[in-house]
Amino acid sequence: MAHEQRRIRRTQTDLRERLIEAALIEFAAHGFEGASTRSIANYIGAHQPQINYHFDSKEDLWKSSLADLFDLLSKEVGRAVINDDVSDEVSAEKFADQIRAFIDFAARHPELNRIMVHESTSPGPRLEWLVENFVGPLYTGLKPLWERLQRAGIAAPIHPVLIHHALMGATTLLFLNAHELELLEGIDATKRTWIDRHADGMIATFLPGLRK
Amino acid sequence: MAHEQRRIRRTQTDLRERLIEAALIEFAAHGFEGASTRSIANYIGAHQPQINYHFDSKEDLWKSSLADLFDLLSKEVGRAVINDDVSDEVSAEKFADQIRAFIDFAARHPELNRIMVHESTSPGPRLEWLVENFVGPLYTGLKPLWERLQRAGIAAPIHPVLIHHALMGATTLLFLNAHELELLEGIDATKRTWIDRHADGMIATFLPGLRK
DNA sequence: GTCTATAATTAGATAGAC
DNA sequence: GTCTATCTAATTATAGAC
Repeated sequence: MAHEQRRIRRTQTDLRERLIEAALIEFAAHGFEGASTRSIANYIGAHQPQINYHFDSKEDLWKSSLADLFDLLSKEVGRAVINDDVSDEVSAEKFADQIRAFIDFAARHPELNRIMVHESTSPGPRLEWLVENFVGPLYTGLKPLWERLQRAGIAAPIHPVLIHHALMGATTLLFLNAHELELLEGIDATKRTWIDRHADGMIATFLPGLRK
Repeated sequence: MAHEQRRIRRTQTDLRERLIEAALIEFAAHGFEGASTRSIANYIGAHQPQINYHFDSKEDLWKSSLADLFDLLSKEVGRAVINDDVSDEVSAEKFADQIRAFIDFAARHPELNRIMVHESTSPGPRLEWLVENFVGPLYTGLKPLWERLQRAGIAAPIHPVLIHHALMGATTLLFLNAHELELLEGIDATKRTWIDRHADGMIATFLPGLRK
């Protein structure tokens, strides 16, 4: 009886986040319009109307899923910002660590960048919501730090307005297109070895003035 | 009468390629599953069944559209390959020109990279078709050239297996996400000034050993 | 070749029994 | 909270008149 209750309560409280996990995978694979609420529910053995019970709408499910994932990102990586208390060298080292952590995150959660590119291909309320709540702060934080690292002779000669997309593209397309590399080389880019190689290359290329 | 016939013939022969132009825009904006054949036909003032008259299916329309666009790409940019008759320096300069031409193409035809990322987020027959026919040859051509330029001390320290996605991501995400930058900075990245700045930065960053 | 009508399927959301 | 049944709307593809 106690066991039965515990099992039921666990299922009830967990269903919302299990739906979110499934939603991230389906939205990442097929985009918002291409992913069906039926397939999301089926993914975890639930029924389609349960989505409309736990969320207001498909769009509410999508927003809840992305808020969760961006929260996880900021916990694991943080945001690139200027710290005036430390030298340019130390700032660059901290930034390099963040690039490494971000690449690691992108490899383990390819859903984030996949959903981002699905949405960014056309204007609309979902893209505006993403930019306003999550992309904007990241973009705004990076620009002055990059300018400082350029003045210090550490950062590559990329315009501060363009560095966000150049760096994001260079670091994440590999994992976003992991299925493609699998077909091309039979390689799993999310293996530790390739993640580390990729991070080494990106840091050396974008921060060529960083001391080894 | 002659005018009438000419008008009709023009419409007939042009409709197929006008449908392809509309299809590229709609597939790029919403993905294969998210784009509807109705909206594609409406885009040029045609009716939905005309697509099934001029093409076998939605998938046939998609393939025809991408074959057209990749043909245009190879005409304008070509493919990065080793030429043993010229020095490392000259090879690097030619490769830099190709990067510049590719960035220009990506800015003027964002549909290509948008469709690529839509498809690469999940395995399937369309991705396999793209890799087999178009991405594979580009990937295979770049790798040995990159190795040569690294031995010559010109190319950045990025692993040859990873350079394709690093370079593609760095160069194209800016235009793929042009709507995002528009929201972030109010900037049109497809303006000549930004295209050139971007190309300068990418060449200097990925080929730091290239003489100015 | 074009265009109307429609067939066959699937989508997100809701009602109501349990 | 769950699950079956169902509603309305939208999808790709086809039939057939012109």
